[in-house]
Amino acid sequence: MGRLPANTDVFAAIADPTRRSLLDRLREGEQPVKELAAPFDMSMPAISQHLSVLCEVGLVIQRRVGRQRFYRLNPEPLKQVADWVAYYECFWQDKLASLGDYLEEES
Amino acid sequence: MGRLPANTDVFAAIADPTRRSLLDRLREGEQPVKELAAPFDMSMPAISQHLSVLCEVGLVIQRRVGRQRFYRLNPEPLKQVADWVAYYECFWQDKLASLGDYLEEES
DNA sequence: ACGTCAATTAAGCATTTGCTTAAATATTAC
DNA sequence: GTAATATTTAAGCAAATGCTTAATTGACGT
Repeated sequence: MGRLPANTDVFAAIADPTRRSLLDRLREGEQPVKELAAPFDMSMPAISQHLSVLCEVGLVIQRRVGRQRFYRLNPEPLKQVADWVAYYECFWQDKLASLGDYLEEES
Repeated sequence: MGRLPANTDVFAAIADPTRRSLLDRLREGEQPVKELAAPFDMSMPAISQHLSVLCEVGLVIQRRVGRQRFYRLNPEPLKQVADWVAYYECFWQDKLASLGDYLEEES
């Protein structure tokens, strides 16, 4: 099988911390690339490539205004991640539950 | 910065579909490597290496019994993923909410 | 038309990844 | 002890990743 390329798989797309940071910043609203790239100690092309990956997995949508490119968040593909992780949340709850039982027994 | 190596970062660890599959299978309970590896069309060393990565990020715990190595799930590091995704769930709810408003207006 | 600004694309490179086969390490069975 | 079983470690390799600099595209101002 092998690992799916980052531009076709959400899990691979969010594996990169820079890409997660970009998404985090986009939660504040639509932004042009220059503004988006500002806080990163990285060349503009690097950011552009990251945005391109995010675009290809659908986590981000591009809008052109003059010579600027605005990017905005499209969190829907993250549902795939949320759904997968959800299967494991019950394990924490189980753990909390058994901790609860334990505490109850103690008291 | 650069991408963190898969054996030190949960997000990178779950980026690989084989690794996610292994975790999924471990939800059914603790299992020895051979049993765990059976459904995969992949060499044993490959599986061993994946398990090693999962072990290093703490998603899995190893227990030795005779010549077998049992692996069991330790989902806690996934909380990091769940917490991160949680920030985005409100966006879906917002979307659902506005869809709700729309439907209400229509009726 | 020309230069500038915003951003992408192209080309190249070091590193990491995920796999393979072959060799090593333990543990059990005979 | 020797052989078989369960698993890891080592070595090597093709492909992918994340970056860089240089070149390109497109839109705006003068």
